[in-house]
Amino acid sequence: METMLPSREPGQTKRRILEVAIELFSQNGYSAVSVREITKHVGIKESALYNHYKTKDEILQSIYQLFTDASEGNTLPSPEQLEAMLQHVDLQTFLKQGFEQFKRTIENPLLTQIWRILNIEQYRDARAREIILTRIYKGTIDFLESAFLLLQQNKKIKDTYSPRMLAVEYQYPIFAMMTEYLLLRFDNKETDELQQRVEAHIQYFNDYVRP
Amino acid sequence: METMLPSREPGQTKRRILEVAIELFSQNGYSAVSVREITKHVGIKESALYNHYKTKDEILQSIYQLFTDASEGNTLPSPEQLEAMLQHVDLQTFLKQGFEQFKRTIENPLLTQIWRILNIEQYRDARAREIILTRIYKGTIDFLESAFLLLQQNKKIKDTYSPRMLAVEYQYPIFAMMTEYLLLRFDNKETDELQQRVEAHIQYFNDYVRP
DNA sequence: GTCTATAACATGATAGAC
DNA sequence: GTCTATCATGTTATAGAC
Repeated sequence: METMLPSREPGQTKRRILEVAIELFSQNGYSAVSVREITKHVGIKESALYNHYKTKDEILQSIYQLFTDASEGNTLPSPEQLEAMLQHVDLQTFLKQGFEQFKRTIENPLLTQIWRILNIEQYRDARAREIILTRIYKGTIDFLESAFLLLQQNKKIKDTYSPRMLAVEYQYPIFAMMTEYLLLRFDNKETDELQQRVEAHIQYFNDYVRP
Repeated sequence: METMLPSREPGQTKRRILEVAIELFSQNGYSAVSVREITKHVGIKESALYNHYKTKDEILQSIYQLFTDASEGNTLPSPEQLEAMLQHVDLQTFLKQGFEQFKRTIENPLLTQIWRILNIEQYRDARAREIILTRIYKGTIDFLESAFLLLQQNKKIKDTYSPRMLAVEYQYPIFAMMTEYLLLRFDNKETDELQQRVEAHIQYFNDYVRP
């Protein structure tokens, strides 16, 4: 008689641990989730987890790594690509494309869960802080600044304000709406009004910088 | 020979517990801080804590209450007060006053610490979520909406956009900058540039809605 | 009423032997 | 992969001191 196939494909258990941990950490935070709870969901004994991860913290580290990899995956265009693109495209189209990118991000459950984890751990864990400040805040603003600079040089938008300031005025409301979105969705509340706000914000910004 | 005055003023220990808990929770989150750690900092035995709080959660509850009380303390003006005020005051002055209020908030260590705790606990704890969504987000936007409506009626600002939308455009960047500020300060990093951004944002908004 | 001292119990992360 | 052991943690309880 055959055994109950305890022989899963190699690497599957490790992947399952990561998935379950992301799910649980994003709801309760790293510190409030026990290894016991993770392994129960995965269907293995506590100690078996240590065959795949040296410590509980190493799981968290892997989660951060996953986010970093994904951010580099849907990589921002290079300066040359950006320049070529903005030759043919006006502000409206550029912002619309950015918005579509934004929507894909928030519709990706994995990324939103890790985003929540980063928010929860940002004070306890300097690695989360680093990702938020450098990769999310600074990275986005730097990118938009270079884009707006090019648009100003091409006379496609007003140059009353510095490109960096325009980047902040455009992006920061979107950060705040993202935060609110994550909270509303956590309670399965409606986010239609919020989506309209994002679109209205793009319209407002567009009106303001039109030359 | 006198004893080492174990007789402190009544209520002092309870207050010390709260202070220490706010300090520790704001750095590590509720779940990562042990009762042992709190009582060690206070200088009492673990079991003595339960003379003041029924559970560890009751401490957290008191912290939320403190924030709620403080929010109601520096209470927003009533609709009548607001109307009277906006008769005499232009947008620039109104926003400047709001900014001063904002600065006082972020310079109050207790409030910033509790703000951090709310951020950490927002997914694990529905009470934190409620405070952020209702008291902070909705409360602020509702207030600004009524203010901008009055300013529009007094022809002190343009009425191209709805007052609610103006409230969002004005306040959401400030929310995001507040979040960034809390992170930067946690690492004792410079926040001068951020402060300039807030002022530039107010200027930008002011220019935009000037009739 | 508030403190100390001490102990008990269930649950937590982790290590080592199998 | 499992089982077992170790040590920290939240909580309750008991007894005694001011």
